[in-house]
Amino acid sequence: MKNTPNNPIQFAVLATDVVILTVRDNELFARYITANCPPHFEGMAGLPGGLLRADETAEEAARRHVQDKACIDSKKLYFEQLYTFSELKRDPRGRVVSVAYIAIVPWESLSPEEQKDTENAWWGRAVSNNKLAYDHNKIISMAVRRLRSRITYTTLISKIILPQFTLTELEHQFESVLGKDIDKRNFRKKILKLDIIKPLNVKRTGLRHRPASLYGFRSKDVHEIEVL
Amino acid sequence: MKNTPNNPIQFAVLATDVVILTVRDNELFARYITANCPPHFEGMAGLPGGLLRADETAEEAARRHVQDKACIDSKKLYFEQLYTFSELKRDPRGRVVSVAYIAIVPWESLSPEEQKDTENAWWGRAVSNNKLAYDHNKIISMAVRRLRSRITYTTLISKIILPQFTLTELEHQFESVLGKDIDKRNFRKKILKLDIIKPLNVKRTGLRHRPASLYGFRSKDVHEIEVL
DNA sequence: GCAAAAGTGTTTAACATACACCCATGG
DNA sequence: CCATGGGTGTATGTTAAACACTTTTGC
Repeated sequence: MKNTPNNPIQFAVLATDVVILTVRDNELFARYITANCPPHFEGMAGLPGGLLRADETAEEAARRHVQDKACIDSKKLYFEQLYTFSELKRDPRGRVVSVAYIAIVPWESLSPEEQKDTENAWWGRAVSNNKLAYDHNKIISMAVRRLRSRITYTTLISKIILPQFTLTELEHQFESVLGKDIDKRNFRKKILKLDIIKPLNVKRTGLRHRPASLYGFRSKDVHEIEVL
Repeated sequence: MKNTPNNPIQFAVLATDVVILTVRDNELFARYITANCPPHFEGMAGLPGGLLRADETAEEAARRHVQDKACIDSKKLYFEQLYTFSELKRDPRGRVVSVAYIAIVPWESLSPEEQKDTENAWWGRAVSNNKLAYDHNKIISMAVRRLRSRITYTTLISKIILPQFTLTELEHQFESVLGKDIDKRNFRKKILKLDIIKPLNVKRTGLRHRPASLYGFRSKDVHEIEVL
């Protein structure tokens, strides 16, 4: 972690931080862990992350640390690079540059263990006033801003919902992420016109109301679209 | 540059690469330098960049290397972080992670020396089929895509034009960056409605045609706008 | 007077917004 | 029969796109 003393030029160390985001109870939630950095941030809430090894890319390191520290199977997560933070004093232990990622997952795809809160890793509102370790408040607020912006011009929302969904469920995901209501009829017209989702010709039955048609995204990839 | 042998875990080294973009002769131009990396990329064209020191942020390092290698006064440039490239084999000399930046400058703000081409640093078309060192083709094409996209929903175009400009000049900047023509009347209606530029109540005279009103951006900052 | 760029409006089609009621099912 | 969410259309205002001629100046 420290640069060796026989190296005259001190270099920065590379790390990664991950903002794991999901929609739970119609709200944006993030995964927090207990920061372990005495004396400044001992026991404080923070984001999962850690150092890069020389034999892995930044995303691979991010996935590894998510697995180890946040206890979420990283194969379930969709990763997008957020920003690289290189402020001199962002880590009191030394010169650490962090490549931050957003990781997105449908809440319903998580196992009961992954949904659970423990002492060292838990879910909490993504938008809150809680003080986090390091510059993690800055990172998470940038992540939320980015997510809100990107669901309006990409198909990123597809990574926060299960493969099969009703139009109302899709609308609720948008509303939860954006934090505001959307008109039901206008939403349906727009989303269908964009032609990014396809009807699966099955209905969700067994509930105590009229069965709803199920839809899926045409493409598994996240790509840019014209409008929403 | 190499990790020391007594360190059991090898870490990556941090570097930065910069895509300096400007509009010259109604085309997007970038600044290239001679890569100096035998044997693979000896004498090949590449982007200016280099290692981060522990006492500087990524942008500070980017500005320093631009100054030293591309011979452009970095105070004239507007920097935006592009992406962090961390592929394992991107640099044949070792494990180097690069924080890439876009730097934007109005061509007319460059000094004659900065506009000049030398053996080690020169201007060339940003969109071309020339093979560059390392993963620099990937970086520059991402930079062009990002610039084209961002001028349509931010005021980033203000950093590629001088503070005072005519509406026709502004339109030409858009056309040069986007690589396509724009309708003059529709452009004027839109840009004026957006209310991001203000008339300076002076005219550019002395040319052999009707004098044009000069405009300037209301804000020096780059910020997001509603549409264009 | 001519070359060169400045400046200006209208029409049409597409899209965004606001808004309220009936339908199908399970219990 | 009732509670619950599913599903649908229209009218109005705003925006996008296509399109051509007159004006002002320097030489």
